[in-house]
Amino acid sequence: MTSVTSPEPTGPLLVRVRAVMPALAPAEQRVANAVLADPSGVAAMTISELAEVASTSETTVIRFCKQIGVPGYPQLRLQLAAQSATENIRPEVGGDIEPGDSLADVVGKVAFADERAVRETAQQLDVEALSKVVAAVAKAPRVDLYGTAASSFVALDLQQKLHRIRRVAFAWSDVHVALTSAALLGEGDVAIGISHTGTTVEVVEALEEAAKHGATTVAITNFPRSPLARTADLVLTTAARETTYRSGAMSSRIAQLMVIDCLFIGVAQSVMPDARKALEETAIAVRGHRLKSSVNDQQN
Amino acid sequence: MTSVTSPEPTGPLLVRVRAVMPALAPAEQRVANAVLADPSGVAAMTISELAEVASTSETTVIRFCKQIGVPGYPQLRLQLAAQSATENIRPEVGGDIEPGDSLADVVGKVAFADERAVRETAQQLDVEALSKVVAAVAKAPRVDLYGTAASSFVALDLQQKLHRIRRVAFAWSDVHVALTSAALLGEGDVAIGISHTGTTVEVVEALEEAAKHGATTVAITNFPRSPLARTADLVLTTAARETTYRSGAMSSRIAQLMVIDCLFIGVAQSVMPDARKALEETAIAVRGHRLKSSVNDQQN
DNA sequence: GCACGGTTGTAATTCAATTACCTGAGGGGT
DNA sequence: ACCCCTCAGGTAATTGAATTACAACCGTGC
Repeated sequence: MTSVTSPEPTGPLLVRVRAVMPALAPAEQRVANAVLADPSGVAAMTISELAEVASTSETTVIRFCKQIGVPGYPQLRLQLAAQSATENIRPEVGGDIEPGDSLADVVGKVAFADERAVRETAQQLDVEALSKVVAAVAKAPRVDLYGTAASSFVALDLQQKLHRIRRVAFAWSDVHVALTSAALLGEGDVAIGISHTGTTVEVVEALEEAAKHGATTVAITNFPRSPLARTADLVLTTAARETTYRSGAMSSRIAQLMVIDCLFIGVAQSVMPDARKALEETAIAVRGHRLKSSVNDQQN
Repeated sequence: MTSVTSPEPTGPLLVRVRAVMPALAPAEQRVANAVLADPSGVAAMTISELAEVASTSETTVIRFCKQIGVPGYPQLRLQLAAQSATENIRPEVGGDIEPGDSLADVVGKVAFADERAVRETAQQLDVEALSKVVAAVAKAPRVDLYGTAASSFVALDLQQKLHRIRRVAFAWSDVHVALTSAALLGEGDVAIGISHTGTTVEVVEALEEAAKHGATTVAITNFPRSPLARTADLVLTTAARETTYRSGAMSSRIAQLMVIDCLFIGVAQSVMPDARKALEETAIAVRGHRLKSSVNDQQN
């Protein structure tokens, strides 16, 4: 129902490149890889040189520029130069986790990847879209959340948070139940689908069903061109880079959680006269389950 | 007709421009002024536009480039872009979220808090203790995970991850079930209790029960002096600072996830000849549930 | 097997950047 | 005062990069 989200995401260039990658044609992906492999190097190349490096034609390079929302090649060079200039300030701990890494290495790499996922997600997050989602959720009689596997925990987390501020929300991970639930939604309700790749059939189907019944649909995914994103009225993109070894949905999940936290706080702010107070009250409810010896009084 | 000017100065571009200024011809000085006045603006101009702004010709602009030691105009643009990008690096955000904050503020603050939680948790994480936990989990016939509310999702996440590498793990959030399960543990088994405050009765009790039956007990908590930490054989501490407004277990949960990711990878490394391969295989299992349009093949 | 949509490259074209060359203004030296 | 030399500054031609128009190609579904 709501306005179609802008086709071109904003935010740091390289983040955007990674996000659009899967939706690109093979030759364009070669260009993308060349750019990601050596951003500052590419900034120094002419279009013909880059075409050469990516074993393709100048035309494809131009097309690649348009795909990632840059009007022309010179502009790409500029942005690349600007970007890599800022990158070099804080060095990358970089590299994927190797089988032989020590535990200390693992901790360092995981922490770095998570930090980066959070930072980049925040940078590129479409606040406009987020505020539309907040508004929709705030006045929705009911909110459905769809997610499978690791994303199901994210859905559950949001469900629980929304409950704490008296919003009606349901997190479904079972396909059939999710579809039935989606069919019961109506105008004004909100359906949120969560999937890192944006290609999980179950989630896409549930969201389609929800849309069919007039609900506002929201996608939380890493890939703005994915089927899930195309299905949704509003898209919130994360910016995580999963690698094979840590494929178990690690930083992607962290990024998703950050997004839903922002969403939650936004809703809390707009729904409650003083959300702080409401949260304190629910905290009091679980106080009986706390042991002494800690000044702190928050949950879990 | 080159090398007329003295020693080629190096260093930041704009500094160089200022330094050479007095030695320039009037028309070139006008160019220099335009550049100094709006570096990033100039980076966006073509040579003709800059010539226009400096009320001179393209030729003079080129001459200016050579004067300051830059081979051509495109290179000047690149350096200008890079330079001005480094100038404005984001300031620290800090502070708790206020009821009146805009969504953009919220996003910035949440991201900052999460980043910090991850960084600080990694810094203070006891790798020695972690490696003991890894060893225990790696050879445990069975692993029990206890967590309530938000921490229960963390427990579920770890359960699911361990399953993917064929470790037997159970996440319990129901008090009674957790206690019964704990009572069935034995020597060699591992029980992990997750609680931000470390004061959740249910989790502490379950861990005590597990200890009574000879299991190795592990606490994941923010507070090393908490009841939970005192109960456990091994303690992994997080370093999140929750505040009232964002009390819904936000960065604490992120920090916990980071810890369990490290734990998981450690276990994966020590258990499997090649964990990477095993993970790829499980990824293939869900491939049928993926839609096309994505070259990418990771889960959720 | 054929039509279609999407991908890619070739060739033509446009436009930015660079160079070659010209003009005119000052500034001695005779 | 005149001439010549130098050098700032610009015009116009040239080069080469970037872009667009178009055509060939390939897999896919009917």
